[in-house]
Amino acid sequence: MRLSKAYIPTLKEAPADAEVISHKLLVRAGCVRKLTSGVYIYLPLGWRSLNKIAAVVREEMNRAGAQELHMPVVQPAELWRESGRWEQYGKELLRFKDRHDRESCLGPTHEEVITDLVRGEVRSYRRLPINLYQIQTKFRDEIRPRFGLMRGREFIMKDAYSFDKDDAGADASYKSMYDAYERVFTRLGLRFKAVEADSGSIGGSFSHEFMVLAETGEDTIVYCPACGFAANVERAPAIAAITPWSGERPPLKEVSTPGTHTVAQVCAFLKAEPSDLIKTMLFTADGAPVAVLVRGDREVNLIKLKNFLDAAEVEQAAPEQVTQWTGAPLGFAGPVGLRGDVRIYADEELKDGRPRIAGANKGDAHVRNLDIARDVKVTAWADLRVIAEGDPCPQCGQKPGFARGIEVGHVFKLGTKYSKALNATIQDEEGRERHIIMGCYGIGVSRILAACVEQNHDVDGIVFPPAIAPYDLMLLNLDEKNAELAAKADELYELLRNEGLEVLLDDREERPGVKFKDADLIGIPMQLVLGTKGFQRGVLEAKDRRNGEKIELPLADFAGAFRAWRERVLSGWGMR
RNA sequence: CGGGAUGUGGCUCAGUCUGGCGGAGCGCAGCGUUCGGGACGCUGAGGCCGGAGGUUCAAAUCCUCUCAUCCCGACCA
Repeated sequence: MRLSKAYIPTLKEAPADAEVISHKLLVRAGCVRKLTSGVYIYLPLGWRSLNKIAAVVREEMNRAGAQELHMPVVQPAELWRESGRWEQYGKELLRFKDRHDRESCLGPTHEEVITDLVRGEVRSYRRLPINLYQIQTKFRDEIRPRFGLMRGREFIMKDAYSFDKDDAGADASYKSMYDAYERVFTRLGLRFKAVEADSGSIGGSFSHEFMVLAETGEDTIVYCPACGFAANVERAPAIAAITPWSGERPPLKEVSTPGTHTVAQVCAFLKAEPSDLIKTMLFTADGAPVAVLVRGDREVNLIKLKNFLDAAEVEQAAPEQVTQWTGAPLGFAGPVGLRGDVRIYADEELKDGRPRIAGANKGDAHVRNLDIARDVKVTAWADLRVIAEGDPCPQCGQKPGFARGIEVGHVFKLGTKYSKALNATIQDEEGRERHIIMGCYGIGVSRILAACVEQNHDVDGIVFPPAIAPYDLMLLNLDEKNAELAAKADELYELLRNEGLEVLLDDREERPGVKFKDADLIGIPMQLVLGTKGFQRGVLEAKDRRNGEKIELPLADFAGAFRAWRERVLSGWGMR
């Protein structure tokens, strides 16, 4: 492609509405433009990269035995009613009516459609296993789209669905997808980690997330170098190292703590450590009031709470509810003296029995010497906190590490959740009717583009891994007005294309500085620079975008020298 | 949905507090000088100051409503 004719609008400045680096750079490099909140136009450059990503995904899906199909974006309400998700899914499901007043929705995911398809066709175990996938635009009306392509409302996703006759088959399908995902992300040149995950609203029995490691990731993962354990912190058990309290247990005592609303304020006022406190967090679980007790230096894990209570919806209580249940202003909630119908759940870690400080359910007051066993009517004990630095590995007890990640893939073993809801059955070897065992597997194709830039950039712009780069190579002609040089550039352009490379030739009548800046910004892995001075000396400059290393290649034996250099650039990426 | 902020040529922003001819830089068009890391000079085009209503002799500026976008908290590829 000739840059003089290409639609690649680069920008010197980042748009005001972009916050994260991938968003800024993808817009500046002319890869994407925002149409409206959470909805993006993929420009030629960005679209090429997305297709590169999709191609790798496709190859690995096909290799794993999955077959590609394409399902509709518009889906009828009846199917969603049948699965129960029309009511359950929430506002992310964009619902609308057509001209006949028929209710429809834009597909946020395709379990309903695929299950409907398969239940109509597949009656026998002999037809299984089957794995079907598509690469397609999804729409989820996110409450708050953000971070550019990272959390859009409209995005491109690869979703695959497996159907098996029994559990062992489903496990094999799961494993096969898991392995395919590892190959996909490895081939794309991403640094990633597969972690155990919560299965969320999609449902099902177990799942793994594939996380691209980046500081700007929305998720935190915990991993153990000793035993290989890796999980999303939402999911990781927090093991309490409990040392039972053997000291005194003085009686409960109320103390005045004017104006201390936060743990930090209480600690400062009473000269205590956060771990000496009990935090009383109030929630509604499917409408019912719930109090959760954790140590002052811990965070309540909402997912664990939700799973433990087996609740459909758990939300932090509104301020009015808090004041109503505690009879006190915000910041003074405690487990003693709560309104009667508030169930109290305590985190395992508090089982050490140590007397602690808690809110008094009274303005400007706390209580000291709170002994949960003695003073509080606990409904149940459970692991309800987020694992934190300093906690042992839940699997082997060694010290785990923590990292931030961007979720780019998620594999679920669904079991029979959808096959039961939609009555998708087969006959087994004995002629018995059985529900099909399902799995589903997603890859955020457009999110990978953003995650890739988050992980691969420098001060000058994007540093695309070869597998994702929109072109293999960029050829800069520094003086387009020099006819001899332009002819040489054309010759090299043809030669490189004949080598099977995708080449972007900067043949614009621009000053060299502009060309260098744009080339670095766009981030194509290999740059060849043809300038007058070098040309006179019979050389051109080759620059590795990843590390900035420049060498000169002789024009005389260009093909050979180029191949050797190209090998080096590519192996540099392979060895990361 | 709560909390915070912002809407002014294509882009980044000043001007708003204290009402009085709509500005700058970049980009764009033309001419000239430049030409290996986002050059310089001159000339020029380009605006319903997000929209509606109000106050006023006079509104980008003050008031009311509304729409949009971004950031912080509950969802997810």
